Amino acid sequence: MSINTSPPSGTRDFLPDDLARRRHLEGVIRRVYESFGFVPLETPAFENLSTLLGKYGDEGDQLLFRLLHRRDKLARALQEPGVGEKDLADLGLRYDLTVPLARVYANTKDLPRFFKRYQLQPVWRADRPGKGRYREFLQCDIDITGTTSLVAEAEVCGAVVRVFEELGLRDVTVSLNHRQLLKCLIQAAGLPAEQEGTALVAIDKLDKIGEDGLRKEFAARGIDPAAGEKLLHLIKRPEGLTETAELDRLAGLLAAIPAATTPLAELRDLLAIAAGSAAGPYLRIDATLARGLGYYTGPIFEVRSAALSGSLGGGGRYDGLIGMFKGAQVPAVGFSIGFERLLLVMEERGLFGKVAVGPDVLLCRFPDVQPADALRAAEALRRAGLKVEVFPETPKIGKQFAYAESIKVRFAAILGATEAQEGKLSIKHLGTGEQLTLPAAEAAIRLKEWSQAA
RNA sequence: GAGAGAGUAGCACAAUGGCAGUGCACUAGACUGUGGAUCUAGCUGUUGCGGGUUCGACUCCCGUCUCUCUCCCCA
Repeated sequence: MSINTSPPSGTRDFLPDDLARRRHLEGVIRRVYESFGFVPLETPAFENLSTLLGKYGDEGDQLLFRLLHRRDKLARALQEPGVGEKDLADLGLRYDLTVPLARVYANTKDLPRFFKRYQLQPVWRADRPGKGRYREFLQCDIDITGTTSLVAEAEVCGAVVRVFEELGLRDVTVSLNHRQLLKCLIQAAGLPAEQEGTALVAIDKLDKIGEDGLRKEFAARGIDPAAGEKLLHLIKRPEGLTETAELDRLAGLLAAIPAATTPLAELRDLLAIAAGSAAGPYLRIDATLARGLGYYTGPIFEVRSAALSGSLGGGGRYDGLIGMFKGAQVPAVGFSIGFERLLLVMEERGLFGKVAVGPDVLLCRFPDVQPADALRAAEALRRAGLKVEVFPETPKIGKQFAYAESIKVRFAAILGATEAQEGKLSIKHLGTGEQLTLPAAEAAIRLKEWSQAA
C-alpha cells in the first residue's frame, strides 16, 4: 500500500533546475525594485482570519485557505449547536501580500512617512488551478504608502516595466484605468448601482471573449440589453487614438457626469508624470480594465504581453484598505508581478539561456587513494573558490566521469596514487577531453580559468 | 462549486474477457588509470484503491481517490 507521492494539485516541488531559473528571476526583480528605493518586508504565511476576511470581496473570502482550530478548541467548537464552517477556523493562509502590508503598516508606529516596500513571498488560494495557475504561487509586490501623489503610481509602474525590460520582454503594455471612472461609465450607461460589480466582471473579459461574447455575458448576468449596448459603446476604444485622445473621447461622453472630472484629470496627469519614467512608453488607457479585487479606489493597472492571454501582473491605488485596520485613512498604491506567469512566458521564449546550479568540479579518486586525501584535495580546491563535489565511492574511473556528465559537471579532478605521491592533481575538461597533470595549486588555477572561460 | 475525460514499471506508452509487454532510463559486462557511441545481459508491477459480474477482469459494472481539460474566478 503506497500513498500518493505527488504534491497536492496546484502546488509544486521545485527541483534544482527549477530553482536555478526561479532564483535568477527573483534576483532580477529584487535588484530592480531596490533600484527604485523599495526595501524588503516579509510577513507570516498565515494571518488571523479576521485580518483576511472582507478585504477581497465575496469570491475572495471563498478562496481563502482556512486553518482549523487546534486540539481542544476544535473539539469545543464542534460541539456548539448549529456550528458552521466559519466557527471552525480562526487562521487563514495569506491570499495576497497587500493586506498583510496594510496590517503591518497599521501595527507599526515608526515606519517611514512614505513606506516603499517590496515583498516576494508565496500566497495561497483555494481555487481549482488551470494552466499556469496554482494554489500556491509567488507574488512580487511593491507598494508605496502615505501619499496620494501620482508620482507613486508612476514609480510602481516604472519599476514593473523595468523588470520586464531587464528580462528582454519589451512587447508588454501597462493597461491603465480608474475605479471612479468605471463607476461613472456604468452610471452613464444607465445601469443601476447594484449591478456595478457584475458589470465590471463582465467588461473585464472584453478582450478575451469579444463584443458578441460580452453581449451574451451581459444577458447571462441579467443586464438590460440597451444599457449593455450603451456601456459597450462607452468602453470600446476606437482604433488609432492616442492616449490623450482616448481620454478626450471619454471626457466628451461623460460630460454630463461631474464625478468623472477627477478620475479623468488623474489619468491625464499620470500620463504626463509618467512620460519621464520608464513606464511612459508602455502605458495604455483601457476603459475595459476592471480588476477583480475589491479594495481598489483610484487608478488601476495591469501588465499584459502579446504572448499570453491574461495578465502578467496588476495593481492599483487603495486608499481605504489601511484604514480598515487603523482609524486614520492612509493612502497607498501598489503593483504586483505574477511570477509564475512571467516564468511561463520566459520559458516559452527561451529567455533563460544557461543557468547553472551544480558544482564546477567532480573530484574522482582511484581505489588506491585514501578518502582523507581526496577530501584534503577537495578542500584546497574549495578554498581556491571552486564548487567541488567529491565522488564518494571508487568504481571504475569511467563510471565516475559518466556521473559527472549526468549532473552536468564540466570538469573532473582526478586523484590517483601517482598524483597523491607527487602532490599533483590531474584535471580533465570533460567537454573537450583535454587532460593535464599539474601541481595541486596550479591545477586549481587552471580549473578556475576553465570555468570562467565557459 | 458545475461538466467531460484519464489512471498499467522511475518516465512515455501497448495489451478490445484468456500467460502484463515495448521503448527510454537504470545496473553489470565487452584490454582492471579514463566517460559519451555501439553491442550483450539483467532489474523494474498488489494494472490508483475498495467492492461486484465471470470458469477467468488491465479490460465490463458500482463506489472511492487522484490527475488532466473546459466553465467559474483569478496572478
